[in-house]
Amino acid sequence: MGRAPCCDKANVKKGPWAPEEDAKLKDYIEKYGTGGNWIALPQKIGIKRCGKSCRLRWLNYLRPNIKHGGFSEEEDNTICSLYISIGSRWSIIAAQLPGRTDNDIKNYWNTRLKKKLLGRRKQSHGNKLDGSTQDSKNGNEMESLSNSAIERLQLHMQLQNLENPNHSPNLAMWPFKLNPIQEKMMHRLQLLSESSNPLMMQYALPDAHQKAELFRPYNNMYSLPNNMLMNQMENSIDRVNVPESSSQVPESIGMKQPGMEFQQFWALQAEIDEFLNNKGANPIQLDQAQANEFDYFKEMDGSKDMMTWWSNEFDANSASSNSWDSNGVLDHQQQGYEQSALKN
DNA sequence: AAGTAACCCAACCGCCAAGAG
DNA sequence: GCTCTTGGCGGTTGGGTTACT
Repeated sequence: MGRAPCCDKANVKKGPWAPEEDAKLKDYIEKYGTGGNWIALPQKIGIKRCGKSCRLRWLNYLRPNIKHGGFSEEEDNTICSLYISIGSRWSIIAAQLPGRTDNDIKNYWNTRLKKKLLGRRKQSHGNKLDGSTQDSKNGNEMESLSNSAIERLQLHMQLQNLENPNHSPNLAMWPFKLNPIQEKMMHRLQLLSESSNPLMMQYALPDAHQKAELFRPYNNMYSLPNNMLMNQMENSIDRVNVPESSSQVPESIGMKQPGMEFQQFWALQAEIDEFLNNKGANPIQLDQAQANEFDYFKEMDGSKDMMTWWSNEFDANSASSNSWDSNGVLDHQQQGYEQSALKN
């Protein structure tokens, strides 16, 4: 027994909106607002539409200051960096791009940006990441990883390639210890990027300056705490036990953090942590010994700074050749700290 | 010119969380 | 604490358009 439909589907018009419907909806909302009830709105206006459909039409099309198409390079980079960090949280991504809707960004990503970044590969060709060429056991494991996760890792590796075009991706330099499944996936991605990497051709950049320009938006992505703030946060609070009033954290540690709410930030970090730990997506239950073996944090002397780095790694400063070894990471973070300090 | 494939995007669907009663 | 309603979200689809053969 499913839930009751939000409207009488038999008496509701579907499909493209007529100009008259648009005009009625727009006029009404501009005069009276939504009244806090989308479901009742179509009756008040006198149009045969589902309330949810009205809401969608308003938010995605009729609302003032909506931009359609014509995504800038900077918007591309922002979308890409956010997708790598948080996945398909389109509403959050849209919140960082004024005038853009989640639907627009989702469409743009699925139809253009993803292809632009990952290269146009026919799904029927051999380099599809569907596990079809590997042994069946691990094939199932691979399939258990979401497309989003694979895409994010793939993008990550390709961006790594851009920063270190003379070096193949080196798993030994990967900032986290990977479990066997993740390692296998990374090997496959490595083979893929070596065998065909259209991105490398597409984005061959002649000099460091252009690279820095390409990665510039990562430097301050969507008001995420900068390295200095991150270090303070990591030192000040226990990540595992996020305080209930995490929105109060910036004040409590003497920081005034603009932009993203801290609770939201912690939620995103938790998702990335979970992703990197391969919890949930991995059908294999590791026993305690195995779990300990793959406890990334353990290997970092209990520090979780590496996770911070995952989110902020695309700092233009990391274009240096050693950004993938641990010293490079530390240097990188230190640079970020110092730069932030200089700004203050 | 016609047929087909690929692309694009508006709109729909269904799930989930929050809040009201 | 439970149920129901609603808003919000991400995934998916349908159909129009464009590119290719």
